[in-house]
Amino acid sequence: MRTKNQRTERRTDALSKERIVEAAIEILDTDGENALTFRALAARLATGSGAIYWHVADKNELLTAAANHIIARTLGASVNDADPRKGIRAIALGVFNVIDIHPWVGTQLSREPWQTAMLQIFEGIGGRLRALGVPEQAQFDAASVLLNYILGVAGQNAANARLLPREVDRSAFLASIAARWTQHDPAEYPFVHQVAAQIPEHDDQEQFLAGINLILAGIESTR
Amino acid sequence: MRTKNQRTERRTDALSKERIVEAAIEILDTDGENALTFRALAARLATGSGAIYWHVADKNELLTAAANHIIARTLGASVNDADPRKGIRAIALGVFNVIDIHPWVGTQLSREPWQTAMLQIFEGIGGRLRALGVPEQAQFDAASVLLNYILGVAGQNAANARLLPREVDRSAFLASIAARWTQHDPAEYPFVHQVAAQIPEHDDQEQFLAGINLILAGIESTR
DNA sequence: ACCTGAACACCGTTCAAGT
DNA sequence: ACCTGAACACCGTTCAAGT
Repeated sequence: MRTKNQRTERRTDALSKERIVEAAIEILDTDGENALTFRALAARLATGSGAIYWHVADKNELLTAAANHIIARTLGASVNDADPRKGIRAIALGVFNVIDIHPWVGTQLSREPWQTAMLQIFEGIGGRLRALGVPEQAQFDAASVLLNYILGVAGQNAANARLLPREVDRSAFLASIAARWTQHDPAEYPFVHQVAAQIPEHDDQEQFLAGINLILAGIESTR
Repeated sequence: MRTKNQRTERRTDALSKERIVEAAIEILDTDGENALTFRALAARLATGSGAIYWHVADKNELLTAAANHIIARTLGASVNDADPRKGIRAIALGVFNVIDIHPWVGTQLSREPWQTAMLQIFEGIGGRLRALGVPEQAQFDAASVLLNYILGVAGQNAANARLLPREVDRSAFLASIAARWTQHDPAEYPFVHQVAAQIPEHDDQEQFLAGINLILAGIESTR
């Protein structure tokens, strides 16, 4: 068990990219995206800030590696379902839930295109579309919609997490969003007003899955 | 016609939020997201950096106002089509194209949830879903999928624009992406390898619209 | 009321110097 | 080969002082 003091003492074991990424993830999870600085990271690793650059090119590489680590772990744990529809839902839900726990992953996914994490999601979806019977020429488009929808939700949830102070509870947060929606002119925004009433009792995860199901229905309808 | 010298001369007309937002948009469009600093903005407006804070609370408000301005202008110009499907496609394509020209708008849309720009897109889509005959309880989910898909693509395109150096042409960029995809193990990423071949000749806008059509098909199939 | 610009409290990144 | 930490070149934001 690591004591509190050890952190400020001289480190005895060697630095490595893995240990740096691990420490970065801890900071991101505990104190949020803004708390990850090279100074804070160096302090936690009991080293100089310049030492980190021996193992990691820059902050971008660090964030990419951290996100890849989380996503790889998540997708590795997802059950290999025989039903491709269930498999796609499991992948999507896995990404959704992991971003609920690590919101900064959502930010990173929508900021850095074509990183390994994204390709893993893409591959997981694409392989199952073939099993679903989607013709080969249609698979690229179909996998793209699903991926981009997942990335869109990921980005929004990450942004919400940045906005939501930790002490405010969820229902108060939803109520404040609904209130902001209804501030707009009802004549100009009738749909927004109609839907604002549904915000407080709506379930993010359910709505996310409803979206996945709608897209899957669309993919299957044009088969 | 504004001469080059006038910019560094003492400004004679008063500052205003509109003029600041306008100048910010010019900087974002010309020199990219990273070039927008309060110092650069102050220099362009021939004032002190502190003066901007009299009209704008902080950088976030500035970026939100800039994105709102661009989106409002785009959606205002979109034709009010009688066919709700065409209307939704026109809104989606309008947002897609405006982000192609102003990539920073994509970044802003995926960073800042529930800003006016997003609600405008949401309202435009939602109103047409009703016209499409989507039952009221299903409209919230349906509008959400479409919006989140649009936001996902917006974020990715903005990220690509940040990555793409201006001198590199599009086909070379696509080839480099395809090359990065095929670097991964084909046994582990069969789908990615299969699809990589389609990247060079694929059309972003067509694929985006194909996604919109798939989602619309899904929405209509569950009616 | 509005503007000026120096000052403050940060950043990411580099690099001479150490072991 | 790897680490240290001061230094550099920036940021956003504040605020006393001006008009």
